[in-house]
Amino acid sequence: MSSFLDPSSDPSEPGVKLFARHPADVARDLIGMILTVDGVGGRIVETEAYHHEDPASHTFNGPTPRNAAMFGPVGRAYVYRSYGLHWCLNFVCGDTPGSAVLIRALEPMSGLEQMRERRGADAARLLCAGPGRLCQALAISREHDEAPLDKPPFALEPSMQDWEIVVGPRIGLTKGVQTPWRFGLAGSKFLSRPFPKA
DNA sequence: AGACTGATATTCT
DNA sequence: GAATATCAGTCTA
Repeated sequence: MSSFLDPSSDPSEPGVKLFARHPADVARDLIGMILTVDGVGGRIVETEAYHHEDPASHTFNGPTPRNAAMFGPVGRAYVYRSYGLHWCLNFVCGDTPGSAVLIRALEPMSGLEQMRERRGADAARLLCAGPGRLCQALAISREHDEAPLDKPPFALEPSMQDWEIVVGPRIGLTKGVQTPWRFGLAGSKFLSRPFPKA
């Protein structure tokens, strides 16, 4: 069992120690961790937090069929379709129901050839730079919705390193723009977009 | 480089 | 009918 899991927690509800906190704290701590799906993945370099009381969150207006996973146990995936065609991967978390962290970009580390097959012959920096690209490269879709993140095909490993983290406004929103809940690995070449200057 | 456009699921008005 | 936690393609410069 991974060290970030609370050994006393119910194994059917994974990741309580990491995920049962405010989504902004979880989003920050996920930067630098290694995510793989069936062995394909890499280092998380960009995340965004969404909270139940945040107007930009899918859960702001309460439960719907789509967002059901976000009202379920923490430590599971929330996968939704974006603009009708892309998939987006979130980690359900929070100290109250209805929060999640959007995984926006990875630094590819393993399974590069599979990523290229799934996406086309992209340069490495474009394989997982953005939530839609990331899901295509890792073959994530509706079937992963509500799947536990500590069991196959998912694997999430903590990093012992101390990263420098950059913070900024979230991308693509019209509501809640001013809430600075986008987090990134400073200096990474694999971000979906650069962070605005301080 | 930046601006515009098409694709189109799900939710909300 | 309109908006959206997006991306790729195609213009214009």
